[in-house]
Order: sequence, then C-alpha cells, then structure tokens
Amino acid sequence: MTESGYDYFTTNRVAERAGVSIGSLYQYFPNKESLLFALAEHHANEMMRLAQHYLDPLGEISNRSILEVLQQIIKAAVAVHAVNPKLHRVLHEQVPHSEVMRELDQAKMENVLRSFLAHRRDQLQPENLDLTVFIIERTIRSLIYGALIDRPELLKTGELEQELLALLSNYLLKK
Amino acid sequence: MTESGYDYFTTNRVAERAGVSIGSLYQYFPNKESLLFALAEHHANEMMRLAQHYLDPLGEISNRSILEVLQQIIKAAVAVHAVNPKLHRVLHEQVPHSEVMRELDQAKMENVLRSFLAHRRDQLQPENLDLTVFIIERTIRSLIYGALIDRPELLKTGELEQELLALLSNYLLKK
Amino acid sequence: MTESGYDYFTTNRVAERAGVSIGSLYQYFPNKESLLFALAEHHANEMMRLAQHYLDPLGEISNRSILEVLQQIIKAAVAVHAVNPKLHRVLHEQVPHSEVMRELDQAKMENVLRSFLAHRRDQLQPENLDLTVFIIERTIRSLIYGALIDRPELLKTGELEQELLALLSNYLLKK
Amino acid sequence: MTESGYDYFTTNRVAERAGVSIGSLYQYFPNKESLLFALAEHHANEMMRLAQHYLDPLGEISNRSILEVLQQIIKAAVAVHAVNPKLHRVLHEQVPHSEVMRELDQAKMENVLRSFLAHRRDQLQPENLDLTVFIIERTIRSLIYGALIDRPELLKTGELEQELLALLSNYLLKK
DNA sequence: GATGAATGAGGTTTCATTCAT
DNA sequence: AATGAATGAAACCTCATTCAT
Repeated sequence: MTESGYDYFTTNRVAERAGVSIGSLYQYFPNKESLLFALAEHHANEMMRLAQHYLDPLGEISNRSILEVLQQIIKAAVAVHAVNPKLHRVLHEQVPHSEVMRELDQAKMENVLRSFLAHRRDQLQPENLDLTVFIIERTIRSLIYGALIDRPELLKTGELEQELLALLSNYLLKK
Repeated sequence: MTESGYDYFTTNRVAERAGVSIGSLYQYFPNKESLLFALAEHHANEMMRLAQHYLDPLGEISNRSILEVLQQIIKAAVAVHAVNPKLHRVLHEQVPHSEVMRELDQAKMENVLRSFLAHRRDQLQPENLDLTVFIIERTIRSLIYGALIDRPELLKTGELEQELLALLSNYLLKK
Repeated sequence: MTESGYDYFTTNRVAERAGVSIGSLYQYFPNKESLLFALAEHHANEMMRLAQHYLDPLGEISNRSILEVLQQIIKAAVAVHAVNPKLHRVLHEQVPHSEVMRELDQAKMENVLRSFLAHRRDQLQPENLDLTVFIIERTIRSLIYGALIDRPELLKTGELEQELLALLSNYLLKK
Repeated sequence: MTESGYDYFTTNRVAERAGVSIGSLYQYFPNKESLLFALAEHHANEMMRLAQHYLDPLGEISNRSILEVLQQIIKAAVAVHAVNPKLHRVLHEQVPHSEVMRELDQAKMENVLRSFLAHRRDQLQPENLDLTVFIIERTIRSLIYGALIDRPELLKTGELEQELLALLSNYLLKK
C-alpha cells in the first residue's frame, strides 16, 4: 500500500503542494481531518456555484417542461464534475464517505432537485418524492463519476448525457 | 484523520480477526495490497456464486421476457449486497476503485448482463449495447450500495427494488 | 505527556497573556530560557521585596531573640509564597532547578538568614553555620511549598507555621 | 530551551538508550506518559525495596527508641536516594509533580512512617500525627534531595544525616 | 510452517523562533 | 518598535513488514 494518490494525501505533501509550510497549514486547520473537510467543502461550494449557473435560468416558477429541467440538471451535473476531477476523486476516496461527502455535494444537489420536482408533482409518475430524489441524484452522480473514472470517452461524445436523459425522463414522466 | 472505524483495517487486526498470526498472513500474501485484493476477490466470488443462484434458472437462451430477467437481476443484486456488507464497504473504501474493483464485481456482473441482453437486442430501445450494460450495471450497483449505506429502510421494504425495475424497464424496453 | 496545565507555558501563550505580540517578546528576550529566567528573577524580586517588609523591622543588630526572628522569618516565607503561587509553581517546573532557581529565591533567602544567624552564633546549638543555613532555608521552603501544593489547609489554619517554629527552634536553640 | 537533560527525555532517546526500537517501546507503553509513569513506579519500587532492607530489622513491635528508629529511617532515606540519582532527578523534573510522584515515593514513605510513629504516640511531642508524618517525610526528602543536587559533599561526610537526626529528634521527642 | 516481538520509515502535530510588513 | 503569519526542526506515535525462535 505505497503508491498512487491515496495514502499520498499527507499533510506535509498538501502543505508543499500548496506552497506553504506545514506549520502554516496547522495555523488554519487544527488537524488533518478539518483540512480535508475544508477542502471538501470548498470543492462542493465550487461545484454548487457552477451548478447554479446552469440552473438559475430555469427559475423556480418557470413553466419549463420536466424534460427541459432534467436536461439542464444533467448538463449541470456533467459540468460540475469537470471542476477539479483529481481533487474530487481524492476526496471521494479519502474522506470517510458518508460522514463528510454526504453533507456536501449530495445533500445540496438533493435539495435543488427536490424543490424543482416538488412544483411539478402532478406530472410525475413516481409517487414518493423523497425516494425519487434519492434515485435521480444518485443515478446521475454515480454514472457521471463512474464514466469520469472508467469511461471518459462517454462524456466527451455526449453519449452519456443523452442516455441519462432517456433513462430518467422515461422513469419520471407520466405516459 | 480519526479512525471512523475503517482506518481500523490494519494488517495486524486482519490477522487477529482471522485467527492467524501476522507472520502467517505474510506467508500467503506478499503485502497488504495483495491481501486486500485477495479478500476483494474472494468476496466478489462469494457474491457471484450467490448471483448465479438467482440467475441460473433463467437459462441463457430461455424465452423469458426482459422484464422477468431484469427483475431477477435486480433481486440477485440486492441479495448479493447482503453477503457481507461491512466487508463490502471496507473494501470499497480501501481498495483503489478503478484498478481493482472493476476487475471484480463490476466486470463480472457486466459480463452476465451483456450476454443476457445480447440475445434480446431486438427488444431493446437503446442501441449501444456496451453503453447500456454500463448504465444498467452501474445504476443497480450504486443505488443498492447507496441505499445500504444511507437508506437501509428502502431495502427492507422492497421499495428500492420496485423503483429500480420501473427505472430500468422503462429505459430498456421498446414502447 | 498530556498537558496537565503546565506544558501550556508556551512562548506564544506567554506573549498573549502578557498582552504583547510574540515578536515584541523576542525583542526583549533572545530566547525562551532568558524569558523564563527574567520571569523567575522578577518573581524572586517580588518575593524578596515582600520579605523585606517582614524582616526590616527586626533590624540587623536588634536584640530580638532568635525565637522572634525565626517566627518572623517563617511568617515572611509563608507570605512570600502567596505572591503568585501559580507562577511560582510553573517556574519551579519549567526552570532547571539548580542552575537558575538557586540564584534566586534560595540564594537570597540564604543570605538574609546567614547574616541574621551570624550575629547570634553563641546562642546556636549547631556549629556549622553554613550547614545550618542550608537546612533552615530548605526546610522552610520545601514545607511551605509542599503544603501549598498538597495540603493547602495547613497554611490556612496556621498549623504549619506553628510546627515549623517548633521544629526549627528546638533545633537551633541551646537548651 | 534546548539543552541539558530535561527536554532531552524524548521517546526516541529513551528507546535508543534502552537499546530497543521506538516501535518496541510503544508495544509496551501506549504513550509517553505511561512510559514515564512506569519508569517512576519501577524506580519507586526499587527505592522501597532498599528501604525495607533498612527498616525491616526494626520490627513493628520492637522496643527500639524513637531515636534509633529515626536514625534508621534517615539512613534508609539517604541510601534510597543513591539508587539512581540521575533517573530520580529526571523523574522529579519531568513528571508533573503532584500527579505522579506523590503517589509513589512520597505516599509509600509516609505510610511506613505513620505506622512506625503510631505505635509510639505517647512519646511524641507533636500531637497531630498526620501533620507530623507530612513534616518528617518532607523534611527528610527535601534535604537529602537538595543536598544531592546542590551540596553532595554533605552526604559524603555524613554531616547531613547527623543534623537531620538532631533536627527531627529534637522536634519529635518529649523533653 | 507458524509465531509475534521487533523494527523503523514516515505520518501527524507542536512550538520556539524569524522576518516581512 | 511592534506585529503576527510563516517557518521547520523535531517531538510523539502508527503500522506494514521482517525474522529469530
């Protein structure tokens, strides 16, 4: 267990990479955990900031179709995963998952989704909004992240976005 | 980095838990990585053995409907994730994702899926079989694993299985 | 080595407590040792200033009995240990004993004692003045300091002073 | 604060001096504090073992005079302080005093003293046995330790022992 | 083979000290 | 002069790995 990127994330290396001394790092963060959390939080905020960029135009009371909304959300999710993929990966593989990451990109994205879907409840096939939000968020995120790691070409060609739209719209919309 | 229960996965503790000496462990595995890999492989095999149990009855050239097949696959995936959830989680957090895990549960399940779907290509809406397999496998796995960690009640009530079937069948089947 | 309250004695904390910047501290003291020494010296002077208050009335050539003198010295020693007990303790635990502290409260008190006793040599039972001074000073100091730390009630009730007087007068005076 | 013997007591140096690796040290002691405590305890036990050697002959119900007893106790205390003076000093200056050392040589010696004196209460001038024990123990210990550090010649010539006996017997015995 | 005490590189963290502002 | 952020040597401690028994 020596190598690549995982145990590589040491406080001394973070400090060096950041161009500060290890002492300075500890002036801002009381310990490694808090440093990791701060990085994760910052990264999540960056992602959300970008997401807003894609989602704002939709407006909350807009009369866009669910299809349009979905498409935009997927586009946002793809864009968001391009923010800092290396950091994203390290955070997802270093930070005890549920405890920290859940609070961050997951929860935030779920909130956005929930409020979008709540307004269009009558057009939705699934009845349990909470469950639906969980499924959508998780599916989008895992497919995009998985593609990023294992099938990057699917993102470049736009194929994944297309299929995600098909997958989720068929599920969400009443026939 | 406190422990959060998972940094507890040290070679000495693995040996003790396994009831052998640390020295014996190193007689079988040259280093921690290989030990982890072997554990992962064994676990993946356990999962596949159980999966076969669910999938064998379908037969390869059977004339079951895709819906039936999907339902059975989902059932298999849920069962399979109950094999040793704690170990499963530890492995997912310890083993560098793409490099090892892909070789294991992912790849195996993908193969099973591919051969099932290949025989029913004409009934499928999506055209790119490879992409479809990726999407199905990933979606099933991430939703079940995610529920296991964050929403275990969804598994107990069977809700998740139901929704997964809805999600994937609507996507897969021609209208 | 947890803190136990006394490893808390860091230069930065001293500066903060003193209301100056750490930079300013280092303008006056070249290093921690010299700072500690200065603190110890100041503290010792404070103690001596107070001691003089008790001892001056005795006068050097006064014709007070040794008993009176002893009593006053003990009173002075008790008062002196109330000056800043916390600082006193910290200094005793931080400053290498023999090298610094000897120069301070010990030596000064010994000088005072020596000159008092020298004038009454003929009334003293012990013959070696130097040794006597060592014993008296050390006994007074260690019993008062020890009581301060471990048996503060002995100081409040005045019991310790009484016993110290008995202990030392029986030793010093000819029968 | 760089130098001599105080901050010198690091875990790595202890390990090196003990001829073991730092890892081995931590196999036996969970942290530095416990190591220090164990050293202190061992040292205190060594001292007590030697003390018993001097005190056993007295017997508990013996009819030795208090003078004889005192003399023997002082002799024991002097011998005891020769056990490992360097270690003794480090322990006294490193270990948060009251918390650890008190439990050790102090308490043990106090117990021995108390039981000796309790049997001869009617011959004692002081009335408060507890206070007397505190005074005797502390006086013996501080004078011997102080001489060891600052006036070693007093120990070699036996002068200190003599004066201690005079000091304490005059105090203890009824006239 | 099996054992587990021993190893030590390297990780996290502290704190005396410096120096640009 | 005064400030306090920055520095980094060095402390404590962990854990994958070795090797004498």
